[in-house]
Parts: sequence; C-alpha cells; structure tokens
Amino acid sequence: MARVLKEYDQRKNEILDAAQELFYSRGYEQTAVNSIIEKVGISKGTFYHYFQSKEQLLDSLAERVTNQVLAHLEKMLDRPNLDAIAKLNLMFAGSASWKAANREVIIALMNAMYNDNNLLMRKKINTRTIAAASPLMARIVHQGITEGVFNTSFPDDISEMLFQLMTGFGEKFAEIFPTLEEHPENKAQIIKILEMYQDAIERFLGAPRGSIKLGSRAVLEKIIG
Amino acid sequence: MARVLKEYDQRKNEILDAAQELFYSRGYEQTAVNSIIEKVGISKGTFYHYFQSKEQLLDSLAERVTNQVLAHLEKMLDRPNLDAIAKLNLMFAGSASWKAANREVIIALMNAMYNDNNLLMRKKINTRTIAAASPLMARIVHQGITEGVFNTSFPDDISEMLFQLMTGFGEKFAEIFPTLEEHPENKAQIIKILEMYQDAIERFLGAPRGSIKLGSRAVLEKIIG
DNA sequence: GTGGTCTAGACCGGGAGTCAGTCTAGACCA
DNA sequence: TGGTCTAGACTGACTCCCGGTCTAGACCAC
Repeated sequence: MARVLKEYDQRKNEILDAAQELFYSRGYEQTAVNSIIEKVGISKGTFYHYFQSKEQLLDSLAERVTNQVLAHLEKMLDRPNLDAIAKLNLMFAGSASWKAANREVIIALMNAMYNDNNLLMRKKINTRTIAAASPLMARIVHQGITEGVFNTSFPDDISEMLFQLMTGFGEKFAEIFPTLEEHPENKAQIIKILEMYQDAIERFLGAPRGSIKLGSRAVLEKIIG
Repeated sequence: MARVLKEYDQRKNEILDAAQELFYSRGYEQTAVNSIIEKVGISKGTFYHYFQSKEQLLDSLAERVTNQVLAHLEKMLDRPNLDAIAKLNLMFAGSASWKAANREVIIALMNAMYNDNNLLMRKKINTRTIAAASPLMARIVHQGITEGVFNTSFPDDISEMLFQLMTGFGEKFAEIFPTLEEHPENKAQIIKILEMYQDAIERFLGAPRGSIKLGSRAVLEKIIG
C-alpha cells in the first residue's frame, strides 16, 4: 500500500468518521477493525498508532458524539428570557424536531443503535451524556423552583433520573416504531406511552398538568406518520 | 477422555450452573466456551450438542434466572388479604432483604453484573423479568386503584416504567455501593437517592407520601453498613 | 446389527492486537 | 546550502485466541 502522510488530528478524525459510519450501520461488535482500516485506507499498525484498542476508539467516539450533543443543547438553551418549562420542553422537543426533519436517517440509526450489537456504544454515549447534561438540566429545575412551577426536594439529583426516564421512553419508542409499517394500530400505543411519560415527568417535578411536552403533536405526527 | 453418561437435563443444568458461575464472576464476554467445558469436564462436541451457540446458552440462562425470580415473587405475593401498598413494598423489599442476608454474594455479584462485560446478560434478564413480572405488578396497581390509594391513568403500562425506574436505582446503587469502603460519606448520598426514587414512585402512582419503601431502614443499614 | 443419541477432540475461519522495522518531514549544524 | 539526525507516522506479517464445525466412534434401545 502506498504510504500517505497526514496531520495527526486529521487522520484520527478520518478513523473516527469511518468507525462512526460503520458502527451506526452495522453495530460496534459486528464491525471488525479490519473493516475500519480498509475504509480509511490505512494499515493495522496505523490504527493502533492512534488508538490503543477497539474499545478505546469507541470511547473516543462516544466522547465526540457527546460533545456535539452537549454543544447543541447549550446553544439551544442560551436564551435567558425563557422560563423553566419552556426550556425543559425545548430540551425534550429539540431532539424530537430534529428527528422529524431527518426521518430516514433516524429509522436507519434506530435500527442500528437500539440493537443488541450496540449495547456498549449506547451505554457509553448515555453515561457521558447524562454526566454532562445533568448539571444543565439541574439549573433548569432550580429555575423552575424559583419560578414556583416545580416542586421537588431533589433538584440536583432529579435530572439524572429524568434522563433515565427519557432513555427508557426512547427504547420503548425504538421498540414499537419499526412495527408501525405492519401494525398501524400501534400508533395509539405510542401516543399513550408518550402521554404516560409526560405525566410521569410532570408528577416527579411537581409541574402543572399538561405543561410538559416530549414533542409537539405536530412533530410527533410527522415522525410516526 | 473417558466417556461419561448423564441424564439429559442433568448435564444441561451442569453446563448452565458452570456458565452462571463464570458469567457472574468474569462476565459473559470474558468467558470463553472453552472455560465452560473445562469447568464441567466435557468436550466441545458435548457443549454444542446441548446448546446451539454461546448466546443461546445465555438465553437459556436468562430464562432460568427469570423463572426463579418470578416464582419467588409469585410465592411472596400469594397473600390475598394484603393491601396493594403492602404488596408493592413486599415486591421491592423482598429483594432487598434477600440482599441483606447475602451481603457477600451480592457484592461479588454486583461487581460482575453491573459491568460492561455483562451488558447483554443484564439486558436479557431485565427484558424477560419485565415482560413476566409486569402483569403481576399491574394487578397490584389495579388493586390499589380500587382501594383508593393509587391514582393513575395508566394502570396497565405503568409497571414497565416502574421496573425501569427500579433498574435505574439498582444501577445507581451498584455504582455508589463499591465506593463506600473508601468513601463512607457516600452513604448519605445513597440514602438520599433511595428517598428520591421512593418519592418518584409515590408521585407517579399517586400514592400517599411516605407509603412506598424500597427497603426498610433496618435492612438498608444492614446492606450498606 | 442397526439407527439414534451422545461424546471426543482435531480442525477451521476470522478476529484483536503485536512487533520489528521502513519511510518522511523537518530541525539542526558545519 | 547540503548533510545528518530524530520523532513519529506508517506498514503488514505474525501470534494468539475464540466461537463454531465436523468426523469418527462409543453406547443404548430395540
């Protein structure tokens, strides 16, 4: 193979890009290091020059993804005049509207991500996201308490639980969503579960009934058709 | 090697026993089929006579564990005169008191189970347990509504979410618990989080404040010391 | 003695990770 | 300005291990 020299970061990102694409489409465990280096056009040695192991590559990838998500969240929430409920809904719905706009991508992604071949990747991304985004959400919760719309004795720890709940909804969604094509009647089931999770979040936070929206009805319709 | 004959089920269970022990102590992915057969004292051929694949063995194991858990739950809840709150608490605390009685085992188990090498096993056991135990819990929720102590619009779907919440608490617990030795101050953190989860379950079920106990104070003390 | 069940263990393909050494860009110097 | 030296990017054959297959034979029931 012809030798090609690159900047350190550039090459590292090339590897990360290739890995991301392969992990998303086939899953982490189903992707051989050989496939990655073939895609990038480098040798085994080069790969192990940049990453200590396949799993350490996954860690780097998870870190990169998390940073992107977090940057997106921070940018979205950087509006001081917004009240706590609006911010929280933005946090929830922000991802939902993005999903609606990228329906095709999401379907493919969900099939790959919510799959037993990607448990480790999901866990790594989740853990990192929760650790990084919880303080952000905790700030919103505190704001809500000050505004008198939330009521909880656990403002600092609750966000982690909220994220956990969101994740749970995401998994449930990913479980039912692919069946909609064949079983349109499951649509009602999705909406019901969505409402249950909204209700749960409201109750946990002591927020007014109907204030929390995990995604507007319009956006939801767009996703589930 | 000399040929040894056994009853079909006996041999199968021997393999399951060995696998369980190894999976619990090292993790699923870190356990080679070779280690299992070595432990049982059989050959590759025998192993693959009883199980189609390593993953199918894991499925069988998950099924066995789930059945044990379920049998335990059903037996425990077979007391018609108990009210819904008592039953629910029994469901939660039942596992807690068992944990207290088997402190040593639990520590080892937690280290193995709540570990990235066992994501798949955990997921399989969780999924099965939730599927099997949710109807049980749903009955309790209905009972609670009839008794006027619970108040929810989602009696049938709520149990799955409740389990999810329990799992989340379990993970958080497993995360902090091993640090207690070195950082006794984390004990307060565990208790706080326990209270948060209790509060969450109460709020979501619309149950009276302080009615839900994920484990009695005494039992908890015994576990966390 | 024959067919079905059970067992042994050599064998296979493919995967992650290693290693000894090559090659290049740029720093430094006479 | 041309020669030397060094860091580190890069190569690919190699090793080791693992899940799974396959064939041959032992044993049993009939």
